Amino acid sequence: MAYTQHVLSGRWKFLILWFLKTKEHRFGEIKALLNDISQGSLTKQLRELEKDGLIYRNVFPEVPPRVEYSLTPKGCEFLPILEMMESFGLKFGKTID
Amino acid sequence: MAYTQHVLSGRWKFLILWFLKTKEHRFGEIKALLNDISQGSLTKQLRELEKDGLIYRNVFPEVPPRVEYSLTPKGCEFLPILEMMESFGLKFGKTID
DNA sequence: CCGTATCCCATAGGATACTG
DNA sequence: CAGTATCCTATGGGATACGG
Repeated sequence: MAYTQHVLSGRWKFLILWFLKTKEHRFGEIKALLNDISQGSLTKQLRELEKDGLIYRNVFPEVPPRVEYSLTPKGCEFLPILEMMESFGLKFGKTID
Repeated sequence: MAYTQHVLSGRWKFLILWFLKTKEHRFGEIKALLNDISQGSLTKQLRELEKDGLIYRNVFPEVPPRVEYSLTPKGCEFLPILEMMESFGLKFGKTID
């Protein structure tokens, strides 16, 4: 569990995984979704998720560059947890933001 | 989900809830379990969990004082999530500590 | 477009000392 | 025993500027 906690440490990891739930997304799309994340932070969080094996990073050799992120099988196995957290939030949440 | 994340923010919350899973525990017991948490930090984490309605704080009017912490129904509803995190950790974890 | 490199600051949380 | 009250530091992450 300490491991799971580690893997999710970081302000944006949950939301990123949640966003990749249905389909892959480009860097810019993720950035747009999390509209007050800085570019540097986003890169860092994505690299950590990649390093921990939860997401793939797919670089297309184009100009301008395109990079797509998607869930690995391991990342997919994490989705049920996120779903439970989501419904817990819906049931008890007093809307933080 | 942002709410769920908020509720769990803090280095020790997971472990505290996990420890209270089966039965209530005294302040000192929790402190002993998390053997490198400072007293101040523990108090803070417990107060937050209490404020967020996940645990009860039961003060016994004795000398020396005895305080027991236990899960609320809401806290219990959180257990399945912890269990999934635990098994995810067991499956993929590369033992952090 | 998707980064990397710096700098800079707020905050979580540890250490320590003291009380009812 | 189970707290408070201070102080202090490490680190996460934002802002900004630049690069392939």
